[in-house]
Amino acid sequence: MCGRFTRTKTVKEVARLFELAEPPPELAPRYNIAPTQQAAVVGLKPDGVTRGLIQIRWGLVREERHLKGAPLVNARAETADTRPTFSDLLESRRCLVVADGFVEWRKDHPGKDPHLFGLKSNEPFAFAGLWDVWHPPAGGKPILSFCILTTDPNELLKQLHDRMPVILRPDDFGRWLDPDAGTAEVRSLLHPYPADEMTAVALTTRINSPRNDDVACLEPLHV
DNA sequence: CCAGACGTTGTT
DNA sequence: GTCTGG
DNA sequence: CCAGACGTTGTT
DNA sequence: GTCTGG
Repeated sequence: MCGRFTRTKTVKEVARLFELAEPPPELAPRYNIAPTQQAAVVGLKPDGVTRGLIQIRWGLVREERHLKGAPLVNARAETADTRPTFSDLLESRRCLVVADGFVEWRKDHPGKDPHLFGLKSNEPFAFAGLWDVWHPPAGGKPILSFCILTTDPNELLKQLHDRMPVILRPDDFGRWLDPDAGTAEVRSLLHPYPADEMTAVALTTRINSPRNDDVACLEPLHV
């Protein structure tokens, strides 16, 4: 799955990659984004054309109970269009999750092999995400939140896990956000990213703690 | 008909 | 909103 | 995803 | 073991 990710690009790079008309004033690099924390996503503004970047909660909240128990950080791409929690969002609230890497923990590792890996692509990308606004019934601030779609692992990820996040190339950003895109077109984007365009690096356990959020989290493990 | 649930991981 | 269970 | 806290009774 | 916080 995808339970931790990074976003280290500068505002300038992000603005260019996502074609933002009005980039945020600043975007401090994040080396260790954990569930329930705020993270940057790009979506269409109400005009349905202009792209905007906002920082919202990772872990979808559509009801009170979503605040309890395991946060909804992922949604299965294969079934999202029939699950009540996700189906309407897949139609109308798709977003791009700004990221440049993610982490996988290999549970079942033989011997003393490293079991913690940082994954990157050679090319820029974004995760396919779904977002929503939830208004607490008791009143108070609305909560904006998102989750990341997952799909089958490619040959590389297969060694680490049985799921991987849906990774979109810049060429597909527009299609994913297009409010007029049909179900078939949207679904056609939800496939494993090719393994030969990705690299895995063994990491130390520094990134395990959500309290650590510095460049040392991405320091390769010296074998 | 109404009531109640509606998720993903991974682990066992 | 929609599906499942009773 | 992982980290970290968690409780009462009775003793100090 | 289980729940909360990040």
